[in-house]
Amino acid sequence: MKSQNIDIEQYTAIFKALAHPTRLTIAYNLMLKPECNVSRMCECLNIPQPTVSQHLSILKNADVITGSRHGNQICYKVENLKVIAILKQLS
Amino acid sequence: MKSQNIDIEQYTAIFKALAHPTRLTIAYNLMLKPECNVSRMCECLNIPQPTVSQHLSILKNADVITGSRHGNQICYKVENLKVIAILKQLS
DNA sequence: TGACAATATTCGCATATTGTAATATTCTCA
DNA sequence: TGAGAATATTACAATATGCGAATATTGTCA
Repeated sequence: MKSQNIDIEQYTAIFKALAHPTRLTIAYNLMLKPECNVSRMCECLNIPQPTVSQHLSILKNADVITGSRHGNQICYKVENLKVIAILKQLS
Repeated sequence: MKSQNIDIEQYTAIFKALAHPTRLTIAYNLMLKPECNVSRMCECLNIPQPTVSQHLSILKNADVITGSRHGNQICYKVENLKVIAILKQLS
């Protein structure tokens, strides 16, 4: 029952990050569409900005998303290939 | 940012179930190999039987695995196509 | 039926997660 | 430099989760 092939810890962290409706919605849409800044996410999700930022922080710490600052704002996107492979399977 | 296409709640439940090292190990190996009974999992994982049963219960409730009794013992396997699609991406 | 093997359930406690509110940080631009 | 926009961080209460120990359930077979 041992699985030497995959990195259980890394995938556990990824799944934990995705195991929340808001975070899964964010990650899935970032995978589909181009990058997106925080305030736009807040509008679309209708969720307070600090709450969104907290979820983004969790996703970032799990290496699910990456953020890059463009002047005043920060755009997030999904770059991790393992994450993209998973999210593409959702149907 | 709305994603009408996928069932966020269902996938959230699946990811939550997989977001634990023991449960991910169980699910991944059940995907690779044929079905497996509980006592064999306990041996392979070196984890107490009640703990394994608790994890199996969580996986079952999230519709990640299914169990079928064969006489004295219960064999579990992964049948959910959405789950299989995800687990197959792990590398 | 009784003993035993296989599995599930319950309980209590420690820890982790979530959401809200308040506040801090970073950047732009006049 | 100061105001305001965009984003992040912190603190705290409420809830959920994880684990070990004890116990219960289900099935087999003599």
